[in-house]
Amino acid sequence: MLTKRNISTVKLEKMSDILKSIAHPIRLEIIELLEEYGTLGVTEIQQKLTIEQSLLSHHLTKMKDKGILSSVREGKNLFYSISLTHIEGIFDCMGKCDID
Amino acid sequence: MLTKRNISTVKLEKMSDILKSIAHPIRLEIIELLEEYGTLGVTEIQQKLTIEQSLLSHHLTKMKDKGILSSVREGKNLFYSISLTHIEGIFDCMGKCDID
DNA sequence: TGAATATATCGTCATACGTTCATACAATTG
DNA sequence: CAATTGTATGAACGTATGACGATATATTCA
Repeated sequence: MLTKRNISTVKLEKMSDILKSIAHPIRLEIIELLEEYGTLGVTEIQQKLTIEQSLLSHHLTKMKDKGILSSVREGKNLFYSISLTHIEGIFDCMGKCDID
Repeated sequence: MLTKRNISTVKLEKMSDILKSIAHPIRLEIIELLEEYGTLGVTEIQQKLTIEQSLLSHHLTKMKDKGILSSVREGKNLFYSISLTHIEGIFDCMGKCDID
């Protein structure tokens, strides 16, 4: 009996929406990369993850749609970065749980 | 360029597995309740959430299978509690992001 | 304008998930 | 042991998700 949070239904839905959007190894890795580098081009991410171009694009687009990432075009290139600030905190949160 | 985490593939998979298991409004609410009360019987949870018995049971079972919850029987009743310690930290984590 | 590069989108398939209903199992009580 | 209460399980259904390949769009450069 620690805390009384009383989180609203709407907020619980938004939370689960965000969690769903990042609950995937590739997406977590993208977030990890963007935390480290701040901003990365699609091609750079692709090289670091060695996954198919269209698959990466899907993951990026979905996270962008959910407001987790944002992108800026510079010429031919699109640069992605984290727009939902502090979402990287998920790594600390998970780290505190005794995973594995 | 804040942190270099270098989280292993295995760990990313485990993390996403856990996130998937909680990324649902009902499940988040169950976790919230169990954080507040420590332990609750199935019937008590059901009354608080006003959802169908079998639906609740499914959610509880799945989170138990993933090691997020655990249960103890006392007579006819089953009491659930959080077994993945610090998972409630997810609420603080989400709270820090500017959701809504 | 045509070719090259960078990225998104579409169609399809397989698989997973959430919900409901019906039923089964467990423990207790009469 | 029959009835009752508490909880889980399994089948069935609709829907969402992830992966892949092919194609489309955007930008630049020759």
